[in-house]
This record gives sequence, C-alpha cells and structure tokens, in this order.
Amino acid sequence: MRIATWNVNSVGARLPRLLPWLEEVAPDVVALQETKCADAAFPYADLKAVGYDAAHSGDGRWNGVAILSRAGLDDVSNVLDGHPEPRLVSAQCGPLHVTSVYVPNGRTLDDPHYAYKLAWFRALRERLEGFSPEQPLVVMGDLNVALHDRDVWDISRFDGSTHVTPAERAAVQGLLDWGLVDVEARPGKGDVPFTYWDYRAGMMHKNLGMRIDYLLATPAAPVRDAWVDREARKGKGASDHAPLVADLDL
DNA sequence: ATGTCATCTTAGAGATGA
Repeated sequence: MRIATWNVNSVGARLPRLLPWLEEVAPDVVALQETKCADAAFPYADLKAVGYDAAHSGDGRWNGVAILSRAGLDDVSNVLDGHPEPRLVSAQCGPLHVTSVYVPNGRTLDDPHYAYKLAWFRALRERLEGFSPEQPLVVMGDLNVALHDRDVWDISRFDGSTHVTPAERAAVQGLLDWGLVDVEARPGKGDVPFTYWDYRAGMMHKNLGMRIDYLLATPAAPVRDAWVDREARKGKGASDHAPLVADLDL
C-alpha cells in the first residue's frame, strides 16, 4: 500500500498540480493539509474522476484537512475534543487507520497560538487512547515541529522561535511514546529529508528547509520505503511543502 | 532569510496567515 501526506497550501490553487501528481505517483491513500476551502467547495468530483474517494473537513479560508483514498474510506471523524477548527480528519482505509493532521503553527512564543498549539497536541495525544498501538495505524501531516536540531537548515537561526522548543518536541515525543514511530524519509539533498521550504528568498533553491511534515506509524504498519517528492515542490504553481510518500507492507 | 503565495474584502490594494 502506498500512502502520502502533503500540505498543499490550498487544494483549489493546487488542483492543476495535485491531479497529475496522483496519476503519476498513484498513492492508495493521501492525507492533505491546508486545503483552505469549505466542504461545499472541495473538489470531490475531480478527485473521484481520477479514482479517489475523499473525506474533507474545512470551513473556508484557513486550515482544512482531507483524506483521499482508493482503498476504502470508513468511520470518518473530524472530532478532536475541545478543538473545533478543521485540523484533523481520520478514517479507516482498508487495513489501515489514517489520521490527517494540521497542527497549529504557534506563530511566536508569546502569542496565544503557541499555548493553543501545545493544547492541541495534548488533545491529539488523548485521542490516540481510542485506538491501539497494536493496530495498523498512521498519523500523518504538518506537525509544525522540527523534532531534532538537524531538522532545520540552521538551528542557530531558530533561537527564540517556535517549531524547535523543548515543549513542542516533547509534544511530538508524547505521540511516539504512545507507540508511533517517526518514519523518516530517505535522506535528501543535504542529508536531511526536508519537507518545507519558505517561498521567500530562494529558500528552496538554497535547500534552506525544514522537516515539519511527518509520517508516524505503528509497528503494525511496516514501512518498506519512504521518500520526499522534491519534484512536486519545484516549478510553477508548487506548494511550499513537498509530499512525503511511503510504501507499506500491507 | 524575510526576495512569496493564497485568500478575503470588495473593485484594487491592503490585511492576514504561513
């Protein structure tokens, strides 16, 4: 089974890139983040035309997450206790339980959104209690955290910033402690499989990126291979995130 | 690194978020 996660930075704007990418890469399941559209505007018909059922949770301009599947789509839920923003959707896709997450950015350390981010992580950790680390299950998406210093292009530039604080890293570690494994993609250019490069200042060209998109999998969902599709980050009309793709032995 | 992109309001450029 081939799965992927991709922060598309607007599914509407990205559709001319997303549809051919689906046909080329042919994943069975895709988690999308930052769809930036309301449920009524989600391109269900375009996706169905290339073979995918879809579950979407979005309310307009910001956020929005989805799961695309051609392997089944059951038990869909977008409930995260205490957090009404559309940042999570989960479903059973054949043998695999899939959760697509878009963790709040946090903005700055003194912004209320930073506390919100940590609270959101706690709710996600609590939600896992409804599942078992023994079952084939993945949580994938934009965690907006760089787990290790090497996961940003220059840690010295992140002093006093979000994404690298001990509290944020501990929040991700809490998910791993439950029984999830951080499935790192094959090393990319520069030895680190970055998934995000800011649009500004030629960051992609200089490979000044961050690894903030994750595939977290239980051991019951064994991963044969995982890679970042950097080609999808290049050229006209690209998202600022690249897809993380993995082949599972399921 | 602060060099872009996407969306909304509302008719054109500014605000917002990332």
